[in-house]
Amino acid sequence: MDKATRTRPTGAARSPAKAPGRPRSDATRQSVLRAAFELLTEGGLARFTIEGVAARSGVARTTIYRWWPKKGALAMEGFLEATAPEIRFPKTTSAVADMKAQLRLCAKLLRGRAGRIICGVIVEGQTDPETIAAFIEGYLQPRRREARAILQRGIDSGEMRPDLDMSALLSALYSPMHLRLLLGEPIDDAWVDSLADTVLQGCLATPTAPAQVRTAAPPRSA
Amino acid sequence: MDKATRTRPTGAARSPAKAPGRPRSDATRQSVLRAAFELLTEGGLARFTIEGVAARSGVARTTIYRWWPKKGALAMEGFLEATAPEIRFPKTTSAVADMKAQLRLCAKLLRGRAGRIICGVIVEGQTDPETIAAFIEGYLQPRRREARAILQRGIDSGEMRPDLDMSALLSALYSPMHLRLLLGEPIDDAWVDSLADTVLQGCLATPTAPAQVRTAAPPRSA
Amino acid sequence: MDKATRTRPTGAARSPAKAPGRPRSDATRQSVLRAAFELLTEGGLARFTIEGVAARSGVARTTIYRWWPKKGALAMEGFLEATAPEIRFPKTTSAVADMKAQLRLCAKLLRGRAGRIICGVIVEGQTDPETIAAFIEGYLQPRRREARAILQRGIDSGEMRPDLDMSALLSALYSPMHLRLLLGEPIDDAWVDSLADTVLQGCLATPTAPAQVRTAAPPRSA
Amino acid sequence: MDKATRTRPTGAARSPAKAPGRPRSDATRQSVLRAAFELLTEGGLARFTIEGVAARSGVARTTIYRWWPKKGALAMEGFLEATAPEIRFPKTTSAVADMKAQLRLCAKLLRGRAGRIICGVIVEGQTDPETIAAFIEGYLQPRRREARAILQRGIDSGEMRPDLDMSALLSALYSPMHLRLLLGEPIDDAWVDSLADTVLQGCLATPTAPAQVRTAAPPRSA
DNA sequence: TCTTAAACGAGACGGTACGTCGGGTCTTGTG
DNA sequence: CACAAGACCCGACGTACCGTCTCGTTTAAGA
Repeated sequence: MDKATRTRPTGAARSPAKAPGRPRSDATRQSVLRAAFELLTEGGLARFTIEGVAARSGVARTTIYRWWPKKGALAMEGFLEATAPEIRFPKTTSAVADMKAQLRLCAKLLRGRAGRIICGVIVEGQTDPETIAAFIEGYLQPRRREARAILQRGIDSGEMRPDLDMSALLSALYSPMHLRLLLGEPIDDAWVDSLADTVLQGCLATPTAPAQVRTAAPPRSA
Repeated sequence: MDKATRTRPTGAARSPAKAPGRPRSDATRQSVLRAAFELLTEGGLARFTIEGVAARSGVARTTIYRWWPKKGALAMEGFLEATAPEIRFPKTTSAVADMKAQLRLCAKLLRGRAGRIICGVIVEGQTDPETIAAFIEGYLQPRRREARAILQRGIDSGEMRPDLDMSALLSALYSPMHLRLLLGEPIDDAWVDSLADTVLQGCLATPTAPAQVRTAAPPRSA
Repeated sequence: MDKATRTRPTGAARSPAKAPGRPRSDATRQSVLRAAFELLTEGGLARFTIEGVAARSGVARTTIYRWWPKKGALAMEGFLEATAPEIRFPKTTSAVADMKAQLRLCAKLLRGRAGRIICGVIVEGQTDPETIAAFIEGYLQPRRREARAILQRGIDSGEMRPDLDMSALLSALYSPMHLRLLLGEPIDDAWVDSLADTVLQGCLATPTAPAQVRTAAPPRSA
Repeated sequence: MDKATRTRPTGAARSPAKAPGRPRSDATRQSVLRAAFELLTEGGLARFTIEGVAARSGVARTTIYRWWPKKGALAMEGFLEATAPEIRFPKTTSAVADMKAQLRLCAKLLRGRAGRIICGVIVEGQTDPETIAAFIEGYLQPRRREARAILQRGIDSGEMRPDLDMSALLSALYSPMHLRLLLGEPIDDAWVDSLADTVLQGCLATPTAPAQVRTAAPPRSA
């Protein structure tokens, strides 16, 4: 497809040199993405309309269609553009603690403006598989990779069981807050913590009483 | 408004006697619900349109608007009408086994036509809180109540820890499959089982090695 | 076709009684036609746009499309609505005089606002045969019928040759002014007169010198 | 603008020598004209689009705009390029016969591909006076000049009246077929002949019964 | 049996957004 | 310079649904 030619954001266009014709305006691209992000944030989904984005961004409707033939793609790209670098968290010696920290960060993200956008992306994705793919690829996977690394560190240090089913575990930890988001239920840190405790309590190398999980110290010795 | 007067399905119309004028036609109601269900099932969301429902059911658009002012309400009611009595499962002596059985049943439901509708309901719910409420109330809660009962039996029998955070646990068990549904990922029984094992392994009264969880016999003796 | 059902203007709807549903609003119809006529008159063709008509008339675009799926039909109907009763002329004893009188009236019409609309209709008709048909049927034919009657009177009174090729004659008399209209050339009465003289001079029962045609008295006696 | 500088086709570029920069490509010009002619011929007006011409000719849209700022100009030039030398007809001793011959030739032209283009030109001309001017200048005038010459020969030879109103006569002879063209009505030779007979019967020096016009021999002697 | 009041079918209507087409202008090249 | 390529803005197109609004016609239950 010529999609690779046109959608520049992905990857490094290894053909650095010429593309014939007038080059794509980056100012245009950004103002569209910003407008999309804002509309999604403010009016959430109902107000998120190509027409609206065009109006607010001052970009012609046709231009928007040229680059984002699907609304979902636009939402997703606007989302990534605006929130990509937000998730960073400190690493401690305890995998459980790290895990919880990341979960809390993610929860915070969902509580904020990004939450509305994720809902929008998922909704759009119901009609368009590519949007879902972009969502999984661009948002879920990175988070999962990071989480996987944390758990691996836990295993390596002996804090966590070595026979963890990571995939299942990650689902159990991350899905609930996304579903709550979609259902409009609050996602506060206390709830996240208790979920983490409940799920992680069976994953420690040294089984403990649930109360102890909460303080989850790196296991013995050290 | 006198919605209570008009929306009959909810609750027992305690005024059993008179309503002046022509009574509501049940045939009409049912053919609308059936049409809605079918459209949602076939075309999923994109095809689910008041106009379409009217056309297929042969009911006037106005009539539909009279009884279901929100599309989500229509979807939800059509869903319940068609799938309400589907979830039944045998009870064994093992809470873990029962839990897994119910999860598998639920997964089967989501794999089927009902899955598409649930997506539809959630999507509509993004715009309309009442739809979400009806979804939680009419679909999620019953399932949760049942699951709670199972877990309680497990606690009573000594199979499960008495200090379970049931709410968190249920989220961990049920959310992942709903999210997978929304993301278009497959929900097979094996995946459901491994999720259940992972989550439940920390909930047993007698901590076990993960492998053992799978066979999870009732702890006998005690 | 159900066109007969929908397009009311033609003939007397002999089914006087019921049509189900909300009846068509005549106010709407008229304000659309008026707007169309005005736009065509003012901006002539370039400004004549469904969008423009909708804006000026205050009628929804969809409503316009419902009743006039072709722009030409709208133009034509607006034209007839506004100018139908305009062509009336006195009858004298001389067929030649009557003919010239009608030609002058027609020329006056073309010089006025109606002229622009006729151009519009013909232009639209290039894309849509129905528009052309409506134009011929609704505008040209009536004029031709009237002219035929005049000529017939001339023949009956002995003023004109009995072997006239009426069809050809009418073309020769009427086409030039329409073509001039389309070419933006002026259509003044003197020009019309000289055309009539030139064409009619060969049609008299008593051939005359061209100068005499102008005064063309009924040949009396015989 | 320096249109005079740019539009070369008209007149002899009296600066015979060099113009700075790359010279205009004649191949380009011709392939544009050809494409325009073809499109106009095939799809007639609806398909005749700058974009389409660019696509078919393989010439960049900008280049087309540079040389033919109006669509009508393009149509007209393409038309002349393709059909200019087509109208030639033999001269006989009878002006009436010559006239009819030329009319038939013209009718044939209109029946063919050129007819569609003339319609296109006239349509475009409704928006742009220059196109109309070019049409009159480039197509109508030459034909009229030729016809005028024929009639003059007729007068000189005594076949036709000396007091003819040539301008009116030409209108009466030529307009009808052009109008028929625009109205989509057929223009067959028989029709053309009967029109000519009707119009010309009053123009002969020796008035005749209509039947005689048809054989219209040069009057004198015999 | 005859009101009477609501349910119901039909469809016009004003809207909003859609996705597309074409028209022009501009901004980059390259020849 | 001419030309190719193509991004961009713009206006209009015709369509799909939406939700509201008039109508006329059932259809029971209460007078």
